[in-house]
Amino acid sequence: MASNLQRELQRFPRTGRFLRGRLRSAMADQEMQVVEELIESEHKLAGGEPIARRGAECSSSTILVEGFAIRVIERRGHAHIVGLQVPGDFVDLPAFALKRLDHDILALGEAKIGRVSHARIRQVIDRQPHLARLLWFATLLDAAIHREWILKLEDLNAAQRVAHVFCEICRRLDMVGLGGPNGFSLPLTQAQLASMCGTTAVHMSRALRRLRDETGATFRHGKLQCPDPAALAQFCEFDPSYLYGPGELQLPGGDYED
Amino acid sequence: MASNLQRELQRFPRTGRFLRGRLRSAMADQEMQVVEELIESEHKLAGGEPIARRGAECSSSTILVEGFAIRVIERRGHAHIVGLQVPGDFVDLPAFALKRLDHDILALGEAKIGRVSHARIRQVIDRQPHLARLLWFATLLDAAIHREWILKLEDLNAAQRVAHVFCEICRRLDMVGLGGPNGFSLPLTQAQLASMCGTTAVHMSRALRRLRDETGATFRHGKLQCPDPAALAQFCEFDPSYLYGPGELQLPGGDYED
DNA sequence: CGTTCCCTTGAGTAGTTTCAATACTTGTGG
DNA sequence: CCACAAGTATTGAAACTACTCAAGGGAACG
Repeated sequence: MASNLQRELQRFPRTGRFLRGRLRSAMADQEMQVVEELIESEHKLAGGEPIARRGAECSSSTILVEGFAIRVIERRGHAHIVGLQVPGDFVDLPAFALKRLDHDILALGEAKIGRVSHARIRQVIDRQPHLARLLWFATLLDAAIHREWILKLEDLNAAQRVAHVFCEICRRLDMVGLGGPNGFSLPLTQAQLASMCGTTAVHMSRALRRLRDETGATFRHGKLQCPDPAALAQFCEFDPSYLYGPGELQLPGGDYED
Repeated sequence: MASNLQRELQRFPRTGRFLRGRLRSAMADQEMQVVEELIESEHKLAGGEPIARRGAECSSSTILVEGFAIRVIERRGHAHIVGLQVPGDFVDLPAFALKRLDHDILALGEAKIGRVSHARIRQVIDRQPHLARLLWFATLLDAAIHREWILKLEDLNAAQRVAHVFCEICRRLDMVGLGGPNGFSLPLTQAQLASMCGTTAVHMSRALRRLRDETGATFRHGKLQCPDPAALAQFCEFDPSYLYGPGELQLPGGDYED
């Protein structure tokens, strides 16, 4: 499994994580090749640099190769985080069909991205309907994650919400082969965590202390240490099925044709 | 404009509202025809009846012809509403690419739906790339609405949240030609409104009273009376651009090819 | 005409925000 | 290497918002 990942990353260094753990198993070798060749250029970004801007008419999209990105909506001068992307995510594929984005996408910490012109995506979509459906699927995953965030905000308290964020990122990193044994690096400040959880920085500090006391998970300086992931998951009643990884909602491997 | 709508509804009685006010202007006449012919059967549903079920392997999708639908996620026995659909919405198009849904879709009040087999959608997508992109666009609209709901839950208080729901539905109904002069019917209970706003039924009752006092908008027995939409919009700082209707984020009419 | 569901109101409690003060961390330049 | 500044994190106390529990009123349906 892990060696499979290594092999794929060697062949597809920029897109080897795309849909990994989800429908990558339904991709033909030729399709992986095509996706890899979509990337026209690679860039390194520093934390906070924009990947895509609200309202800009864009002619290219971006895949996140390394690092994280956040989706941000401005309101009354305050930036609100409404989404978080991990390596392998085709972060502004929506811009291809929407033409203009309703929000900003920013690098979170240092990141490496690949750019793809919309003209090339168009070609691929017109000629390879199966691959087109996979790209569509990728954007629908983001929508499913959005729905879970809505649920999280409707249903959980601050401590549970941040636990949910940790559980989700942990699972998503796992799926793309970046899961660590007991924690991972996530370069967010408490104020940013608060923004994602619909609370204040001060209250987030208290929520994190409660998490520490009750589950043993510590978040300091952008690093999560989580000795007992099961306790964390139980704390926020985390059910990962919305991520469409192996399990309940996924169809038997490769069976995407019907 | 209104007569244009009447004409289209006469020719396309089931799908004449699909993408209306958004990219319908970029649809060729032939494409509208194809979409209309996708519908294989029509059904009437009573309030609460399921349109699609979480986890079910589905071979057809649904377009909402009349009435409303809600997206629901169950948790600890409680149903949480994470989305609301209006006539013209292709409510479970995501099921086509996802194969199984992560949530339930239920009729809200009496509704009329049209069923489309996935096999037919597949045919259309494989043969008509432009139409495929429009269908993709439609699912991305839902994602944009989800993001706005996240923002709403992060940023607004209970009274503003419910005002936001009203503003959004008002605008969406307008776009599909169902806008009333000063209000509309929306068969929700206060408990359901509360669920969408991440609060309790009791608190929703108070929030609605506050809304009544401060904006003049009254919601009673599933009907919104809104003598001053501008006041309501200002109350929750509603910015409709995320709906991709005419305005900021929409490209000049019909200019979807590039 | 009564049952049921929905809405409203009150009072006490829990959770969250705000403001303010203090400490820790990191990077910069002396 | 230290001093300093800026950003980040923690804590306390008071104010506020929202939740829970409970009771009563109203509309709709059979």
